[in-house]
Amino acid sequence: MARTTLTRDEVLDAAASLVMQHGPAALTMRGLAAELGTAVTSIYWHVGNRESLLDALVERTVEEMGAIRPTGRTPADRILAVARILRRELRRRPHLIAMVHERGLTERMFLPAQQALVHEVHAAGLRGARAAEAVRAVQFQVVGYLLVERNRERSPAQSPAESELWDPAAAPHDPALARALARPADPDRLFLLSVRALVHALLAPGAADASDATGTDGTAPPR
Amino acid sequence: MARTTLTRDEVLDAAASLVMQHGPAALTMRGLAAELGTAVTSIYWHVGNRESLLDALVERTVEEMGAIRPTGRTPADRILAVARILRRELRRRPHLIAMVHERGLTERMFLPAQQALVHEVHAAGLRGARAAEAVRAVQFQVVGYLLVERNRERSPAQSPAESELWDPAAAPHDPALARALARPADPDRLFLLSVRALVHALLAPGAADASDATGTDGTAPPR
DNA sequence: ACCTGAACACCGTTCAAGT
DNA sequence: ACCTGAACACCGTTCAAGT
Repeated sequence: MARTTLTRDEVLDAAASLVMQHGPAALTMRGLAAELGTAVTSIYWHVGNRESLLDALVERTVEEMGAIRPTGRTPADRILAVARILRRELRRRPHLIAMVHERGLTERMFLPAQQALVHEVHAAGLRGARAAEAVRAVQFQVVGYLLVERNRERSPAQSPAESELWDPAAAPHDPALARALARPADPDRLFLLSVRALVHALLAPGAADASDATGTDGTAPPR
Repeated sequence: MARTTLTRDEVLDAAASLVMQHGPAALTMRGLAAELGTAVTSIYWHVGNRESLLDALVERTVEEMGAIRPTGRTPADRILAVARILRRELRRRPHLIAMVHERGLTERMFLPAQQALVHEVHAAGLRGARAAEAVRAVQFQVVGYLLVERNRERSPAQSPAESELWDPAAAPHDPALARALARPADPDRLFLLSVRALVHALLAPGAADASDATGTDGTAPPR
C-alpha cells in the first residue's frame, strides 16, 4: 500500500467505505490509518479530527441527494414519483443516512425534494399557506416512512413478534385481519397506499384544512 | 453518598437519569460509579456490561409506553386521540426514545397502540387485509412524523435555512406560499392535519386501495 | 507542506483477591 | 453474595520533531 502523498479525498473515500460497510462505530482513526498505510496523525492533518471527518461524510451524502427529476402526467403522479425516488436513493446508503439523521440534517437533505413538491402542489392549484401545508405534510410523511422502514429492517427478531401477537386465536372477531397483521408488511405497497391516500386528501378541493380541526379534547367539530 | 448495598435498580435509576439529562454518550461506567459512590466493577456485577445496561434502560422505556386509552365519539376521533397520546408520551423521553429507535425496537414499543388502532379501524367497518393496511398506514405515519419532528427539534441552525431558501424573491409566482414555507412549521397543526387527512382517506369506503396503484413508470392508471 | 512516533488522558472490561 | 484495586487493551488527540 505504498503511496505518493495522502490526500483529503483519499481519506474521505476510505472512511466512507468503512462506514458504508460496517457502520460508523467501525471507523476508528487507528483502523483508518492502517487501511491507508499511514500514521494516525497524518489523518488529523488532512481532516482535523474524527468528528469533522464524519461531518464531511455527512455533507457529501447531503450533496449526493441533490437532484430530483420526477416524471408523471398529473401533479399527483409526480408527487408519487418524488416519493419513490427519495425512497430508492435513501435505501442505498442506510448508514450514512442514519448519520445525517443523527446530526439533525435530514430536513436540509430534503430541500431539493421540497422544491419539487412545491412545484407540483402549485400545479395542482393549491396556493399560499394551504400549499405550504400540503408540501410539508407530504414531506413529513415520506421522510417519516423511510425512517420507520429503516428501523424495521434493522430491527432484530422482535419479541413478541407481530406473528405471535396476532395469531388468529387472539383476535377471533376478524381472523382475516389477524392473519394480515401476522404477515410481514409489504413496504412497497404500504408506502404507495399511504402516500396516495394523503395526496388524494390534500389535493381534494376544500378538504384537508386543519382550521376545522378537532380540539384537544378529542371531540368532533359540528358539521 | 455512603450506602448499605448497591442494587440493580439503583444502578438503572442513576443510569436513566444520566441518559435523560445528557444523552447516552454521557453515560460512562466510571462516571456512573462515581455518581453511585462505588467501584466501577460493582456495576458490572449488577448489570453485566455497558451494553446490557443500555438494553435494560430501553426495555424499561418500552414497558412504560404500554397503556393507551383513547377517547372520542367516533372511530376517527379515537384514532386521532391515539396519535396525540403517543406524541405526548414520546416527547417526554427524547434520548431514551432515540435509543429504542437505534435498537430497532420502535415497532415493538408501538404494539399496544397498534392494538388500539385495530379496534378503532374495526369499529369503522374495515375488515381483513384492508383493515390491516389502514392500521399500518396510520402507525407508520404517526411514528414517522414523530421521528421527523424530533430530528427537526434537535437539528442545529440549518444552512441554508428554509427562511433563506424561501424568501419571496426566490418564488415570485406565489409569495404567500414562499412566506408560509419561510415560517417555521407549526408541528401541532401539521400533525393533526396529516393524520386527519390520512384517516379520512383510509376510512372512506372504496378509497385508499393500493391495488389500483400507479405503476413504477409513474404513469396514471386509466379511470 | 506534509508526515512521524511518543505521550497523555480517557475508555470498557477482566480477574484474582478480599469480606 | 457482593465489592475492590490493579491491570489490559483499546480509544481520540496533542505535540515536538523530522523532511
